[in-house]
Amino acid sequence: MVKYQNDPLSTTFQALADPTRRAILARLALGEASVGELAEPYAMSLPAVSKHLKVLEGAGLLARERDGRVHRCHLEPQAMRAAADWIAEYRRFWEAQLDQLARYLEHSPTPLSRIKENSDEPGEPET
Amino acid sequence: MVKYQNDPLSTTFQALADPTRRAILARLALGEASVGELAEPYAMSLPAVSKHLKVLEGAGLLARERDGRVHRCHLEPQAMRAAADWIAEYRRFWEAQLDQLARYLEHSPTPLSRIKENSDEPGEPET
DNA sequence: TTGATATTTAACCATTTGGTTAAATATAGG
DNA sequence: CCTATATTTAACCAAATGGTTAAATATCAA
Repeated sequence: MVKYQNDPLSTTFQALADPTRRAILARLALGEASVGELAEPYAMSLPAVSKHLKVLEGAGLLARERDGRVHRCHLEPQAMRAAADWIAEYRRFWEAQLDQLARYLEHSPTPLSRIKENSDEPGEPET
Repeated sequence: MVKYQNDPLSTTFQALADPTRRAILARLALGEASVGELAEPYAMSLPAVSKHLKVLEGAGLLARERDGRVHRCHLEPQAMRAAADWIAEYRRFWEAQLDQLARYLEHSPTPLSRIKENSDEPGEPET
């Protein structure tokens, strides 16, 4: 009865909304790796990592080639591009906004306090 | 006992992983709007939209100024930039990959069939 | 004060998510 | 064939998600 999301872009963003999965992608940007190798850095169980991989695969961000009993995983670039493209549509808008912010900060007599309390968690990049 | 995600980047991607919320952001890129105006295009109830707005606000993608009883919502660019920055780290990698794909397609005698069946849902942009 | 309008809060529900452990499957190598 | 290794599947669980309806809150305006 409830409506759930399964469109490709939602699936991609959903896949990116987990730090473990983002870390796995970061690892794979360095080169392909087996499931065991990908799981090694994490405290969680192998089935948990296996699930993460399936989510990434379902989002089209990762693909694998089976080589005997080892699955070699590698990045699949196209889905990431779709996400990047979506965000890029807003680029001009938010760059203009950030320019305004920068100008405000430069000319304002009381620079930081008002901005700080008005902007919820700026949020800096991560792994 | 279980580990849940609350880091800013995960929160942002999570917020983007819903078509209604992306449509709301798209609407706000055209200019600020009240909650009622934002809710109008959707079949869902007002509380449902209100929840979506709170998610976007919690992700730092949206802010509002209360003007009497009407809340005027507008985009907040910084969180989106953090997400864009994260994806951009992979840009060089997947652009190289896509170049390879393009070259493959150009030189291959059987161009589309193998690619099609190997890449889960390419996924084109959306609202 | 009374009533309409704008929006949120509360309580509820079903599905999804991210994890677990235990068991199954497949392959590699004596 | 037997056993170790690589990985997935199954069954389960608690919390989060996306929706609902009904009630609360706040403001405007007569």
